[in-house]
Amino acid sequence: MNQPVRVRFAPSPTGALHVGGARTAIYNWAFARRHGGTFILRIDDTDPERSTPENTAQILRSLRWLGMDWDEGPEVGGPHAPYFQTLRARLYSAALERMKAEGSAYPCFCTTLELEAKRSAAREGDGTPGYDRTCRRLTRDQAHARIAEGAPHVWRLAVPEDRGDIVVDDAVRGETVFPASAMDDFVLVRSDGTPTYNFATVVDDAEMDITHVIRGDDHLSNTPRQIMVFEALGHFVPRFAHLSMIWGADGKKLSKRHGATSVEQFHAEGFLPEALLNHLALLGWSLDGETTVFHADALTHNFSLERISKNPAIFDFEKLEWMNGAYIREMPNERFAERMMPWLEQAGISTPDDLEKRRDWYRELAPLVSERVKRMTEIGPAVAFLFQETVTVDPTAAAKAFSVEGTRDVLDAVATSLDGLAEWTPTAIEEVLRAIPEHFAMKPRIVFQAVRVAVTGGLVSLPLFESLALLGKAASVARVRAAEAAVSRT
RNA sequence: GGCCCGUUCGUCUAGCGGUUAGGACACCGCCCUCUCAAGGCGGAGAUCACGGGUUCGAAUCCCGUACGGGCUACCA
Repeated sequence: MNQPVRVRFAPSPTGALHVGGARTAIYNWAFARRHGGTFILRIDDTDPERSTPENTAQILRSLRWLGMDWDEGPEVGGPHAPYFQTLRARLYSAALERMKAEGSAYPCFCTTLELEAKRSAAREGDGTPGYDRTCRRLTRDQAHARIAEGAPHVWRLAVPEDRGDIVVDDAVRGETVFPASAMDDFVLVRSDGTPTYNFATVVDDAEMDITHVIRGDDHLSNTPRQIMVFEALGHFVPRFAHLSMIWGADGKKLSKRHGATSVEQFHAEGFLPEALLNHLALLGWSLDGETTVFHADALTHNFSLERISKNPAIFDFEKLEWMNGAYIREMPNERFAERMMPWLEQAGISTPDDLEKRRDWYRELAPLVSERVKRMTEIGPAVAFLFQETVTVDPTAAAKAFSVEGTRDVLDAVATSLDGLAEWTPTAIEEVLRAIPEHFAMKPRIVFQAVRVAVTGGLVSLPLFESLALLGKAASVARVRAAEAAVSRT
Protein backbone atom coordinates (compact mmCIF):
# COMPACT_ATOMS: atom_id res chain seq x y z
CA MET A 1 0.00 0.00 0.00
CA ASN A 2 1.88 3.02 -1.16
CA GLN A 3 -0.72 5.68 -0.94
CA PRO A 4 -0.63 8.74 1.26
CA VAL A 5 -1.38 8.02 4.88
CA ARG A 6 -4.91 8.79 5.99
CA VAL A 7 -5.93 8.03 9.55
CA ARG A 8 -8.91 8.90 11.59
CA PHE A 9 -10.04 9.30 15.16
CA ALA A 10 -13.72 8.53 15.47
CA PRO A 11 -15.04 9.20 18.95
CA SER A 12 -18.61 8.60 19.94
CA PRO A 13 -20.07 11.72 21.55
CA THR A 14 -21.69 9.79 24.36
CA GLY A 15 -19.46 11.38 26.96
CA ALA A 16 -16.40 13.52 27.52
CA LEU A 17 -13.07 12.73 25.91
CA HIS A 18 -11.48 10.06 28.08
CA VAL A 19 -7.77 9.55 28.54
CA GLY A 20 -8.05 6.31 26.60
CA GLY A 21 -9.67 8.05 23.67
CA ALA A 22 -7.21 10.88 23.99
CA ARG A 23 -4.30 8.49 23.66
CA THR A 24 -5.87 6.93 20.56
CA ALA A 25 -6.27 10.41 19.10
CA ILE A 26 -2.67 11.28 19.92
CA TYR A 27 -1.33 8.15 18.27
CA ASN A 28 -3.39 8.73 15.13
CA TRP A 29 -2.35 12.34 15.00
CA ALA A 30 1.32 11.54 15.58
CA PHE A 31 1.24 8.84 12.94
CA ALA A 32 -0.29 11.17 10.38
CA ARG A 33 2.19 13.93 11.14
CA ARG A 34 5.14 11.59 11.11
CA HIS A 35 4.26 10.39 7.63
CA GLY A 36 3.04 13.65 6.22
CA GLY A 37 -0.41 12.16 6.05
CA THR A 38 -3.91 13.34 6.83
CA PHE A 39 -5.51 13.24 10.24
CA ILE A 40 -9.28 13.04 10.10
CA LEU A 41 -11.74 13.58 12.90
CA ARG A 42 -15.06 11.87 12.48
CA ILE A 43 -17.89 11.88 14.97
CA ASP A 44 -19.54 8.50 15.33
CA ASP A 45 -22.82 9.78 16.68
CA THR A 46 -25.02 6.90 15.66
CA ASP A 47 -26.24 6.33 19.19
CA PRO A 48 -29.18 8.77 19.30
CA GLU A 49 -29.89 8.04 22.95
CA ARG A 50 -26.56 9.09 24.35
CA SER A 51 -24.99 11.34 21.73
CA THR A 52 -25.18 15.05 22.45
CA PRO A 53 -23.86 18.20 20.77
CA GLU A 54 -22.43 19.21 24.15
CA ASN A 55 -20.30 16.10 24.24
CA THR A 56 -19.12 16.72 20.72
CA ALA A 57 -18.17 20.26 21.62
CA GLN A 58 -16.32 19.10 24.67
CA ILE A 59 -14.42 16.47 22.73
CA LEU A 60 -13.29 19.04 20.18
CA ARG A 61 -12.28 21.39 22.96
CA SER A 62 -10.28 18.70 24.72
CA LEU A 63 -8.52 17.67 21.54
CA ARG A 64 -7.59 21.25 20.75
CA TRP A 65 -6.39 21.78 24.30
CA LEU A 66 -4.07 18.82 23.89
CA GLY A 67 -2.67 20.35 20.75
CA MET A 68 -4.35 18.08 18.27
CA ASP A 69 -5.22 19.65 14.95
CA TRP A 70 -7.16 17.75 12.33
CA ASP A 71 -6.96 18.19 8.60
CA GLU A 72 -10.49 17.07 7.93
CA GLY A 73 -13.46 16.99 10.24
CA PRO A 74 -15.87 19.15 12.19
CA GLU A 75 -15.19 22.87 12.06
CA VAL A 76 -12.57 22.49 9.35
CA GLY A 77 -14.51 20.56 6.72
CA GLY A 78 -12.85 18.59 3.99
CA PRO A 79 -13.44 16.68 0.78
CA HIS A 80 -15.29 13.88 2.53
CA ALA A 81 -17.72 16.04 4.49
CA PRO A 82 -19.91 15.69 6.38
CA TYR A 83 -17.91 14.21 9.23
CA PHE A 84 -20.83 13.21 11.40
CA GLN A 85 -22.19 9.73 10.84
CA THR A 86 -25.78 10.81 11.36
CA LEU A 87 -25.37 13.03 8.31
CA ARG A 88 -23.95 10.27 6.18
CA ALA A 89 -26.98 7.99 6.04
CA ARG A 90 -27.08 8.17 2.25
CA LEU A 91 -23.69 6.53 1.99
CA TYR A 92 -24.76 3.60 4.10
CA SER A 93 -27.89 2.92 2.11
CA ALA A 94 -25.95 3.27 -1.12
CA ALA A 95 -23.43 0.73 0.13
CA LEU A 96 -26.22 -1.59 1.17
CA GLU A 97 -27.89 -1.29 -2.25
CA ARG A 98 -24.66 -2.31 -3.87
CA MET A 99 -24.25 -5.27 -1.59
CA LYS A 100 -27.85 -6.32 -2.17
CA ALA A 101 -27.29 -6.18 -5.89
CA GLU A 102 -24.15 -8.22 -5.61
CA GLY A 103 -25.71 -10.68 -3.23
CA SER A 104 -23.39 -9.95 -0.34
CA ALA A 105 -26.27 -8.79 1.82
CA TYR A 106 -29.58 -10.48 2.44
CA PRO A 107 -32.72 -9.72 4.44
CA CYS A 108 -33.44 -11.58 7.65
CA PHE A 109 -36.89 -11.80 9.17
CA CYS A 110 -36.06 -13.69 12.31
CA THR A 111 -37.40 -12.12 15.47
CA THR A 112 -35.35 -11.27 18.50
CA LEU A 113 -37.01 -14.11 20.35
CA GLU A 114 -36.14 -16.63 17.69
CA LEU A 115 -32.59 -15.42 17.62
CA GLU A 116 -32.25 -15.74 21.35
CA ALA A 117 -33.53 -19.28 21.18
CA LYS A 118 -31.07 -20.13 18.44
CA ARG A 119 -28.24 -18.60 20.42
CA SER A 120 -28.87 -20.48 23.61
CA ALA A 121 -29.34 -23.69 21.65
CA ALA A 122 -26.04 -23.16 19.88
CA ARG A 123 -24.31 -22.43 23.14
CA GLU A 124 -25.60 -25.67 24.63
CA GLY A 125 -24.57 -27.62 21.59
CA ASP A 126 -21.34 -27.40 19.63
CA GLY A 127 -20.60 -23.90 20.87
CA THR A 128 -20.60 -22.44 17.38
CA PRO A 129 -21.97 -18.97 17.77
CA GLY A 130 -23.61 -16.77 15.27
CA TYR A 131 -26.70 -16.72 13.17
CA ASP A 132 -27.73 -20.04 11.66
CA ARG A 133 -28.48 -18.48 8.27
CA THR A 134 -32.12 -19.53 8.17
CA CYS A 135 -33.16 -16.54 6.08
CA ARG A 136 -30.18 -16.87 3.80
CA ARG A 137 -31.85 -19.99 2.44
CA LEU A 138 -34.88 -18.01 1.36
CA THR A 139 -35.16 -17.55 -2.36
CA ARG A 140 -35.05 -14.08 -3.84
CA ASP A 141 -38.75 -14.21 -4.57
CA GLN A 142 -39.65 -15.37 -1.11
CA ALA A 143 -37.65 -12.56 0.40
CA HIS A 144 -39.15 -9.97 -1.92
CA ALA A 145 -42.61 -11.16 -1.07
CA ARG A 146 -42.05 -10.82 2.64
CA ILE A 147 -40.59 -7.37 2.27
CA ALA A 148 -43.58 -6.40 0.12
CA GLU A 149 -45.83 -7.63 2.90
CA GLY A 150 -44.09 -5.19 5.17
CA ALA A 151 -42.42 -7.81 7.32
CA PRO A 152 -39.82 -6.24 9.61
CA HIS A 153 -36.33 -7.27 8.64
CA VAL A 154 -32.67 -6.52 9.06
CA TRP A 155 -29.95 -6.89 6.46
CA ARG A 156 -27.16 -9.32 7.09
CA LEU A 157 -23.79 -9.84 5.55
CA ALA A 158 -23.64 -12.99 3.43
CA VAL A 159 -20.27 -14.36 4.43
CA PRO A 160 -18.78 -15.90 1.28
CA GLU A 161 -19.03 -19.68 1.40
CA ASP A 162 -15.48 -20.05 0.24
CA ARG A 163 -14.06 -17.45 2.62
CA GLY A 164 -11.19 -19.10 4.45
CA ASP A 165 -9.62 -18.09 7.72
CA ILE A 166 -9.20 -14.39 8.11
CA VAL A 167 -5.76 -13.18 8.88
CA VAL A 168 -5.37 -9.76 10.43
CA ASP A 169 -1.84 -8.53 10.04
CA ASP A 170 -1.98 -6.17 12.97
CA ALA A 171 0.81 -3.65 13.27
CA VAL A 172 0.90 -4.12 17.01
CA ARG A 173 -0.08 -7.75 17.57
CA GLY A 174 1.37 -9.34 14.50
CA GLU A 175 -0.57 -11.94 12.54
CA THR A 176 -3.81 -12.92 14.17
CA VAL A 177 -5.85 -15.70 12.62
CA PHE A 178 -9.59 -15.90 12.97
CA PRO A 179 -11.05 -19.22 11.85
CA ALA A 180 -13.60 -18.95 9.07
CA SER A 181 -15.94 -21.12 11.12
CA ALA A 182 -16.28 -18.34 13.64
CA MET A 183 -17.57 -15.85 11.11
CA ASP A 184 -21.27 -15.24 11.22
CA ASP A 185 -23.68 -13.35 9.01
CA PHE A 186 -23.83 -10.36 11.28
CA VAL A 187 -26.33 -7.53 10.97
CA LEU A 188 -25.37 -4.63 8.73
CA VAL A 189 -28.57 -2.63 8.84
CA ARG A 190 -31.15 -2.64 11.59
CA SER A 191 -34.86 -3.02 11.04
CA ASP A 192 -35.25 0.73 11.42
CA GLY A 193 -32.86 1.22 8.53
CA THR A 194 -29.91 2.51 10.53
CA PRO A 195 -26.50 0.92 10.07
CA THR A 196 -24.72 -0.97 12.83
CA TYR A 197 -21.31 0.14 13.99
CA ASN A 198 -19.44 -2.55 12.10
CA PHE A 199 -21.11 -1.51 8.88
CA ALA A 200 -21.10 2.27 9.19
CA THR A 201 -17.52 2.44 10.29
CA VAL A 202 -16.34 0.40 7.31
CA VAL A 203 -18.42 2.33 4.82
CA ASP A 204 -16.92 5.53 6.19
CA ASP A 205 -13.38 4.23 6.39
CA ALA A 206 -13.71 3.07 2.81
CA GLU A 207 -15.25 6.28 1.56
CA MET A 208 -12.57 8.30 3.31
CA ASP A 209 -9.83 6.02 2.02
CA ILE A 210 -8.46 5.39 5.46
CA THR A 211 -5.15 3.58 5.14
CA HIS A 212 -4.43 2.80 8.79
CA VAL A 213 -6.91 2.10 11.52
CA ILE A 214 -5.37 2.80 14.90
CA ARG A 215 -7.88 2.12 17.65
CA GLY A 216 -8.60 0.35 20.91
CA ASP A 217 -8.04 -3.29 21.55
CA ASP A 218 -11.73 -3.85 22.06
CA HIS A 219 -12.19 -3.72 18.31
CA LEU A 220 -9.74 -6.45 17.46
CA SER A 221 -12.39 -9.15 17.52
CA ASN A 222 -14.59 -7.06 15.25
CA THR A 223 -11.84 -6.66 12.69
CA PRO A 224 -12.45 -9.84 10.67
CA ARG A 225 -16.10 -8.83 10.30
CA GLN A 226 -15.06 -5.44 9.07
CA ILE A 227 -12.54 -6.92 6.70
CA MET A 228 -15.32 -8.90 5.08
CA VAL A 229 -17.32 -5.73 4.56
CA PHE A 230 -14.33 -4.03 2.97
CA GLU A 231 -14.05 -7.02 0.67
CA ALA A 232 -17.76 -7.01 -0.14
CA LEU A 233 -17.45 -3.34 -0.99
CA GLY A 234 -14.52 -4.12 -3.25
CA HIS A 235 -12.33 -1.72 -1.34
CA PHE A 236 -8.77 -2.20 -0.14
CA VAL A 237 -8.40 -3.27 3.47
CA PRO A 238 -6.56 -0.78 5.64
CA ARG A 239 -3.72 -1.70 7.97
CA PHE A 240 -4.84 -2.20 11.53
CA ALA A 241 -3.11 -1.34 14.78
CA HIS A 242 -4.86 -2.28 18.00
CA LEU A 243 -3.94 -0.52 21.21
CA SER A 244 -4.22 -2.11 24.60
CA MET A 245 -6.50 -0.60 27.17
CA ILE A 246 -5.64 1.81 29.93
CA TRP A 247 -6.64 0.63 33.38
CA GLY A 248 -6.97 2.00 36.87
CA ALA A 249 -4.50 1.12 39.62
CA ASP A 250 -6.48 -1.96 40.62
CA GLY A 251 -6.38 -3.40 37.13
CA LYS A 252 -10.00 -2.52 36.58
CA LYS A 253 -11.49 -0.21 34.03
CA LEU A 254 -10.49 3.38 34.68
CA SER A 255 -13.32 5.12 36.50
CA LYS A 256 -14.06 8.12 38.65
CA ARG A 257 -12.98 6.13 41.64
CA HIS A 258 -9.38 6.31 40.44
CA GLY A 259 -9.41 10.07 39.98
CA ALA A 260 -9.78 12.14 36.87
CA THR A 261 -10.68 10.29 33.71
CA SER A 262 -11.70 12.97 31.27
CA VAL A 263 -9.23 15.30 29.64
CA GLU A 264 -11.25 18.26 30.79
CA GLN A 265 -10.97 17.13 34.37
CA PHE A 266 -7.19 16.90 34.17
CA HIS A 267 -7.21 20.43 32.82
CA ALA A 268 -9.33 21.62 35.72
CA GLU A 269 -7.05 19.91 38.20
CA GLY A 270 -4.08 21.90 37.05
CA PHE A 271 -2.37 19.62 34.58
CA LEU A 272 -0.63 21.03 31.55
CA PRO A 273 -1.68 19.71 28.14
CA GLU A 274 1.91 18.99 27.15
CA ALA A 275 2.41 16.91 30.29
CA LEU A 276 -0.76 14.93 29.78
CA LEU A 277 0.13 14.40 26.15
CA ASN A 278 3.59 13.19 27.10
CA HIS A 279 2.32 10.87 29.78
CA LEU A 280 -0.38 9.43 27.56
CA ALA A 281 2.07 8.94 24.73
CA LEU A 282 4.25 6.94 27.08
CA LEU A 283 1.38 4.70 28.08
CA GLY A 284 1.96 2.13 25.42
CA TRP A 285 4.69 3.67 23.34
CA SER A 286 8.30 4.51 23.97
CA LEU A 287 10.74 6.75 22.20
CA ASP A 288 13.83 4.76 23.05
CA GLY A 289 13.17 3.20 26.41
CA GLU A 290 15.21 5.88 28.15
CA THR A 291 13.68 9.26 27.38
CA THR A 292 10.64 10.09 29.43
CA VAL A 293 10.17 13.81 29.01
CA PHE A 294 9.65 14.83 25.42
CA HIS A 295 7.51 17.29 23.54
CA ALA A 296 4.96 16.81 20.82
CA ASP A 297 7.55 17.31 18.11
CA ALA A 298 9.41 14.22 19.33
CA LEU A 299 6.19 12.37 18.68
CA THR A 300 5.59 13.81 15.24
CA HIS A 301 9.18 13.04 14.27
CA ASN A 302 9.59 9.60 15.77
CA PHE A 303 6.24 7.97 16.33
CA SER A 304 6.01 4.48 14.95
CA LEU A 305 3.52 1.67 15.18
CA GLU A 306 6.36 -0.78 15.74
CA ARG A 307 7.20 0.69 19.12
CA ILE A 308 3.71 0.37 20.52
CA SER A 309 3.65 -2.17 23.32
CA LYS A 310 1.15 -4.98 23.42
CA ASN A 311 0.39 -5.04 27.10
CA PRO A 312 -2.23 -2.98 28.84
CA ALA A 313 -1.09 -0.07 30.96
CA ILE A 314 -2.20 1.18 34.32
CA PHE A 315 -2.66 4.90 34.54
CA ASP A 316 -0.10 6.22 37.02
CA PHE A 317 -1.39 9.48 38.47
CA GLU A 318 1.77 10.05 40.50
CA LYS A 319 3.98 9.85 37.48
CA LEU A 320 1.79 12.29 35.62
CA GLU A 321 2.06 14.65 38.54
CA TRP A 322 5.83 14.40 38.53
CA MET A 323 5.87 14.98 34.80
CA ASN A 324 3.62 17.99 35.13
CA GLY A 325 6.08 19.41 37.66
CA ALA A 326 8.91 18.74 35.25
CA TYR A 327 7.14 20.72 32.54
CA ILE A 328 6.42 23.54 34.93
CA ARG A 329 10.04 23.71 35.99
CA GLU A 330 11.45 23.83 32.52
CA MET A 331 9.15 26.64 31.46
CA PRO A 332 10.83 29.99 30.86
CA ASN A 333 9.94 32.50 33.59
CA GLU A 334 8.17 34.83 31.23
CA ARG A 335 6.04 32.02 29.89
CA PHE A 336 5.25 30.65 33.32
CA ALA A 337 4.15 34.09 34.47
CA GLU A 338 1.67 34.19 31.63
CA ARG A 339 0.48 30.68 32.11
CA MET A 340 -0.18 31.05 35.80
CA MET A 341 -2.38 34.07 35.20
CA PRO A 342 -5.63 32.20 34.46
CA TRP A 343 -5.18 30.25 37.66
CA LEU A 344 -4.56 33.38 39.72
CA GLU A 345 -7.54 34.98 38.08
CA GLN A 346 -9.72 32.00 38.80
CA ALA A 347 -8.63 32.06 42.43
CA GLY A 348 -9.46 35.74 42.60
CA ILE A 349 -5.87 36.64 43.41
CA SER A 350 -4.80 38.67 40.43
CA THR A 351 -5.70 39.88 36.96
CA PRO A 352 -3.95 39.97 33.58
CA ASP A 353 -3.98 43.70 33.95
CA ASP A 354 -1.67 43.43 36.91
CA LEU A 355 0.67 41.24 34.89
CA GLU A 356 0.86 43.93 32.23
CA LYS A 357 1.74 46.51 34.83
CA ARG A 358 4.32 44.49 36.73
CA ARG A 359 5.94 42.10 34.31
CA ASP A 360 9.31 42.31 36.01
CA TRP A 361 7.81 41.55 39.36
CA TYR A 362 6.04 38.49 37.97
CA ARG A 363 9.17 37.36 36.21
CA GLU A 364 10.96 37.34 39.54
CA LEU A 365 8.14 35.50 41.20
CA ALA A 366 7.89 32.82 38.53
CA PRO A 367 10.97 30.70 39.31
CA LEU A 368 10.24 30.73 43.04
CA VAL A 369 6.85 29.17 42.33
CA SER A 370 7.57 26.94 39.38
CA GLU A 371 10.26 25.13 41.30
CA ARG A 372 7.86 23.94 43.95
CA VAL A 373 4.48 23.23 42.43
CA LYS A 374 3.38 20.16 40.54
CA ARG A 375 0.00 21.41 39.47
CA MET A 376 -1.19 24.82 38.39
CA THR A 377 -3.84 24.70 41.10
CA GLU A 378 -1.11 24.89 43.73
CA ILE A 379 0.06 28.31 42.58
CA GLY A 380 -2.73 30.29 44.20
CA PRO A 381 -2.18 29.07 47.74
CA ALA A 382 1.57 29.47 47.36
CA VAL A 383 1.52 33.11 46.31
CA ALA A 384 -1.63 34.44 47.96
CA PHE A 385 0.30 36.11 50.80
CA LEU A 386 2.00 38.40 48.29
CA PHE A 387 -1.31 39.80 47.08
CA GLN A 388 -3.13 40.33 50.33
CA GLU A 389 -3.12 43.52 52.37
CA THR A 390 -2.46 41.70 55.58
CA VAL A 391 -1.80 38.11 56.36
CA THR A 392 -3.71 35.79 58.63
CA VAL A 393 -1.23 33.88 60.71
CA ASP A 394 -2.00 30.21 61.10
CA PRO A 395 -2.39 29.58 64.87
CA THR A 396 -0.51 26.30 64.80
CA ALA A 397 2.35 27.90 62.93
CA ALA A 398 2.39 30.80 65.36
CA ALA A 399 2.43 28.46 68.33
CA LYS A 400 5.41 26.71 66.86
CA ALA A 401 7.44 29.62 65.59
CA PHE A 402 6.71 32.26 68.21
CA SER A 403 7.02 30.12 71.31
CA VAL A 404 10.78 30.43 71.47
CA GLU A 405 12.12 32.57 74.29
CA GLY A 406 12.97 36.04 73.04
CA THR A 407 10.92 35.96 69.88
CA ARG A 408 9.49 39.37 70.60
CA ASP A 409 12.94 40.96 70.74
CA VAL A 410 14.00 39.12 67.65
CA LEU A 411 11.04 40.36 65.66
CA ASP A 412 11.65 43.87 66.92
CA ALA A 413 15.23 43.68 65.72
CA VAL A 414 14.12 42.27 62.39
CA ALA A 415 11.59 45.02 61.85
CA THR A 416 14.08 47.69 62.75
CA SER A 417 16.75 46.27 60.51
CA LEU A 418 14.43 45.90 57.58
CA ASP A 419 13.04 49.34 58.10
CA GLY A 420 16.51 50.78 57.93
CA LEU A 421 17.38 49.11 54.67
CA ALA A 422 18.11 51.49 51.84
CA GLU A 423 18.24 48.85 49.14
CA TRP A 424 15.31 46.43 48.98
CA THR A 425 16.72 43.37 47.26
CA PRO A 426 16.95 39.72 48.28
CA THR A 427 20.68 39.95 48.85
CA ALA A 428 20.44 43.10 50.92
CA ILE A 429 17.61 41.62 52.96
CA GLU A 430 19.51 38.41 53.48
CA GLU A 431 22.59 40.26 54.61
CA VAL A 432 20.79 42.23 57.25
CA LEU A 433 18.71 39.28 58.46
CA ARG A 434 21.71 36.99 58.77
CA ALA A 435 23.10 39.34 61.36
CA ILE A 436 20.10 38.86 63.65
CA PRO A 437 20.63 35.23 64.73
CA GLU A 438 24.30 36.00 65.28
CA HIS A 439 23.43 38.88 67.54
CA PHE A 440 20.98 36.84 69.60
CA ALA A 441 23.13 33.72 69.51
CA MET A 442 20.29 31.76 68.01
CA LYS A 443 20.07 29.28 65.20
CA PRO A 444 19.32 30.98 61.89
CA ARG A 445 16.44 28.64 61.15
CA ILE A 446 14.70 29.57 64.39
CA VAL A 447 14.85 33.24 63.57
CA PHE A 448 13.91 32.82 59.94
CA GLN A 449 10.96 30.61 60.77
CA ALA A 450 9.59 33.32 63.04
CA VAL A 451 9.94 35.88 60.28
CA ARG A 452 8.44 33.46 57.77
CA VAL A 453 5.36 32.90 59.87
CA ALA A 454 5.03 36.61 60.54
CA VAL A 455 5.21 37.50 56.86
CA THR A 456 3.65 34.57 55.05
CA GLY A 457 1.36 33.27 57.76
CA GLY A 458 2.61 29.71 57.58
CA LEU A 459 5.54 27.40 58.26
CA VAL A 460 6.02 26.58 54.61
CA SER A 461 6.51 29.23 52.02
CA LEU A 462 8.47 30.47 49.07
CA PRO A 463 12.09 31.38 49.92
CA LEU A 464 12.06 34.01 52.63
CA PHE A 465 14.38 36.74 51.36
CA GLU A 466 12.91 36.70 47.90
CA SER A 467 9.43 36.72 49.36
CA LEU A 468 10.21 39.83 51.39
CA ALA A 469 11.71 41.48 48.36
CA LEU A 470 8.58 40.82 46.33
CA LEU A 471 6.25 41.81 49.14
CA GLY A 472 7.84 45.21 49.52
CA LYS A 473 9.35 46.97 52.43
CA ALA A 474 6.30 48.61 53.95
CA ALA A 475 4.18 45.47 54.01
CA SER A 476 7.07 43.34 55.26
CA VAL A 477 7.87 45.62 58.15
CA ALA A 478 4.21 45.99 59.01
CA ARG A 479 3.70 42.24 59.17
CA VAL A 480 6.73 41.72 61.38
CA ARG A 481 5.52 44.48 63.68
CA ALA A 482 2.06 42.96 63.77
CA ALA A 483 3.53 39.61 64.76
CA GLU A 484 5.67 41.27 67.36
CA ALA A 485 2.59 42.85 68.88
CA ALA A 486 0.76 39.55 68.85
CA VAL A 487 3.64 37.81 70.59
CA SER A 488 3.94 40.41 73.32
CA ARG A 489 0.32 40.02 74.17
CA THR A 490 0.74 36.36 75.05
C1' G B 1 -19.18 -22.25 26.26
C1' G B 2 -16.51 -20.63 21.50
C1' C B 3 -12.91 -17.32 19.19
C1' C B 4 -9.12 -13.72 19.93
C1' C B 5 -5.46 -10.77 22.86
C1' G B 6 -2.14 -9.98 26.96
C1' U B 7 1.57 -11.48 31.25
C1' U B 8 9.74 -8.11 32.47
C1' C B 9 10.96 -4.34 39.59
C1' G B 10 4.67 -1.70 43.23
C1' U B 11 3.72 1.36 38.32
C1' C B 12 5.21 2.90 32.98
C1' U B 13 8.73 0.58 30.11
C1' A B 14 13.87 -1.06 27.35
C1' G B 15 15.05 -5.77 25.58
C1' C B 16 13.55 -8.41 19.49
C1' G B 17 19.04 -16.08 21.08
C1' G B 18 24.64 -14.78 24.48
C1' U B 19 23.28 -8.07 28.98
C1' U B 20 26.09 -7.81 36.03
C1' A B 21 18.11 -7.77 32.72
C1' G B 22 18.83 -0.91 31.37
C1' G B 23 15.85 3.73 32.30
C1' A B 24 11.70 6.62 34.58
C1' C B 25 7.87 7.38 38.66
C1' A B 26 7.14 6.02 43.63
C1' C B 27 10.11 4.43 48.06
C1' C B 28 14.68 4.70 51.46
C1' G B 29 19.49 7.06 52.80
C1' C B 30 23.17 10.97 52.33
C1' C B 31 24.58 15.91 50.48
C1' C B 32 22.82 20.99 49.62
C1' U B 33 19.71 24.20 52.79
C1' C B 34 15.90 29.96 55.90
C1' U B 35 10.83 26.24 55.46
C1' C B 36 9.01 23.47 51.37
C1' A B 37 10.61 22.09 46.97
C1' A B 38 14.14 21.50 43.21
C1' G B 39 18.94 19.46 42.39
C1' G B 40 23.26 15.99 43.20
C1' C B 41 24.95 11.18 44.87
C1' G B 42 23.76 6.34 46.48
C1' G B 43 20.35 2.18 47.81
C1' A B 44 16.59 -1.31 47.93
C1' G B 45 13.26 -3.44 44.48
C1' A B 46 12.24 -8.38 38.60
C1' U B 47 13.29 -16.68 40.49
C1' C B 48 11.29 -12.02 33.14
C1' A B 49 3.21 -15.63 35.34
C1' C B 50 3.94 -21.13 35.57
C1' G B 51 5.27 -25.95 33.13
C1' G B 52 7.32 -28.32 29.13
C1' G B 53 10.13 -28.29 24.76
C1' U B 54 13.78 -26.26 20.49
C1' U B 55 19.00 -24.69 21.05
C1' C B 56 25.82 -25.11 22.98
C1' G B 57 22.84 -21.06 25.05
C1' A B 58 15.90 -18.50 25.90
C1' A B 59 12.97 -12.79 29.06
C1' U B 60 13.52 -13.32 23.75
C1' C B 61 11.36 -19.09 19.32
C1' C B 62 7.33 -23.29 19.82
C1' C B 63 3.41 -25.91 22.75
C1' G B 64 0.47 -26.26 26.98
C1' U B 65 -1.49 -24.32 31.90
C1' A B 66 -2.98 -20.40 35.11
C1' C B 67 -4.60 -15.61 35.69
C1' G B 68 -6.47 -11.02 33.48
C1' G B 69 -9.04 -8.67 29.27
C1' G B 70 -11.93 -8.30 24.70
C1' C B 71 -15.54 -10.07 21.17
C1' U B 72 -19.48 -13.48 20.69
C1' A B 73 -26.07 -7.59 20.20
C1' C B 74 -30.88 -4.83 15.56
C1' C B 75 -23.98 -0.91 21.61
C1' A B 76 -20.03 1.65 19.95
